Amino acid sequence: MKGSIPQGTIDRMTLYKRCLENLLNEDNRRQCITSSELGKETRFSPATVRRDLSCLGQLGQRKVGYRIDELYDTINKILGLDKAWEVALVGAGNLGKALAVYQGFKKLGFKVVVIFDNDKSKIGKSWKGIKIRDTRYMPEVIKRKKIKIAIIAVPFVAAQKTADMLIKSGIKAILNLAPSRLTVPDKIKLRSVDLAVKLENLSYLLARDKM
Amino acid sequence: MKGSIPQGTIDRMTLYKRCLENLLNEDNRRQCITSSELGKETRFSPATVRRDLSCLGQLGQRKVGYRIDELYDTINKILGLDKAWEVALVGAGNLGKALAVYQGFKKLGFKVVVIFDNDKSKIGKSWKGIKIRDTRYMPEVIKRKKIKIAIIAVPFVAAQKTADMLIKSGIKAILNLAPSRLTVPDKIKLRSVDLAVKLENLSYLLARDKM
DNA sequence: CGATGTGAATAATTTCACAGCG
DNA sequence: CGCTGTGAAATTATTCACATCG
Repeated sequence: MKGSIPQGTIDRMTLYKRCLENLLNEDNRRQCITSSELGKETRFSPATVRRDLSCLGQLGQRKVGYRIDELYDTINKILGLDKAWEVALVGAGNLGKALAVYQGFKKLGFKVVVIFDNDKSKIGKSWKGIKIRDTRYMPEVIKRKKIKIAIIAVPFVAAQKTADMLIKSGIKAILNLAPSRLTVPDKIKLRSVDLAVKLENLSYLLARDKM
Repeated sequence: MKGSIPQGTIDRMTLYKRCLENLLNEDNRRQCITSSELGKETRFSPATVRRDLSCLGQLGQRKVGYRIDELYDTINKILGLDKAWEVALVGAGNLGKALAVYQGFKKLGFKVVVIFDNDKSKIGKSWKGIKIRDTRYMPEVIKRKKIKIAIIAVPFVAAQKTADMLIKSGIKAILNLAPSRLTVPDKIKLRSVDLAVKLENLSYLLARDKM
């Protein structure tokens, strides 16, 4: 057990958990899994798996491995998934719609409870029972519902302004999907997904190989 | 100039480029930019910027900085963006639609030229002039058009099968948006975006802070 | 002078390899 | 014995600090 958990370890926890979940749902359920088996499944080295899991305390049984149910519960707890999170989504464009109607997040414990947009033609409508509201009500709704997590799915030019407004409204964590590096106070948790970076990574690798 | 360029540097190149592009489009265009200025703009340290840019060769002018146009061109070339890439998109769900109609990729030089799906009700339609075709024609179309890059936007359960088929069809690089760790041959370039990982990162950070 | 480019120091992460234990 | 847990080594990335040069 270390002081603080490395970023990479946290990322992998999600993948371990996903794998364990599958095992728990299998009919002829096994009790335990070894670091090698979990590693083979997730494509990480057994050493990495053990080092990662050691951050959770001493869960492993020598000669046997890790109890699947116990490991699953512990990871869930570490990841803050022992309770459900209400999420605000900003941006009711095509990407926003894809995220709003996607059922996968709810299963993980993230429930989009409100969508904000400025587009008058969308305000008032609902997607999968989630109301699209005027952005002007953001502070009120987020404060009232005590929402901590928001997803930004607005166009590039509106991203920083949206982040500022979310933070003023009391949001503590932001997942940014706009291709824009946001400036936020240190205490705000921020994770970004920049598809352009990923695509240009691929073109770099392809171009490099040609040489 | 180093042997091979670190992953982080490549990621940042996209962000430097984006910033330079803005500068080039400004009315009263400046000639040069220093590592500190570029760092302030992109929120990286001047040292990181210089170390990154040194991978491109010796482009800087002491006392002056880097010529914006030259730097921009050089980064573009390194990232393989001196030519346009045709992209195949697999999955015509909500996420697929969001990506297909998004105009940002085209500006970067990535043009979605075909969409594949199995859904009979979608096949034959077009989004923004891009035809949705039956997945069964994937090998033929990808080979004929010599497409090298594909984006996977299919449900979890179909992701690996889709990747296998893409690779058999001759695809060299994959951007995977499904929450599934794909197994691909070493020579295939793979980048993944796993939104669940990002969201669970945020819940981890929020839960940890509470403690 | 004032900026780059880089060797060296530092920090972070991954991997190795093996002691220790049920 | 066969696995975990972990020091130590190796690797990778970042930051510092300064010699260098236009």
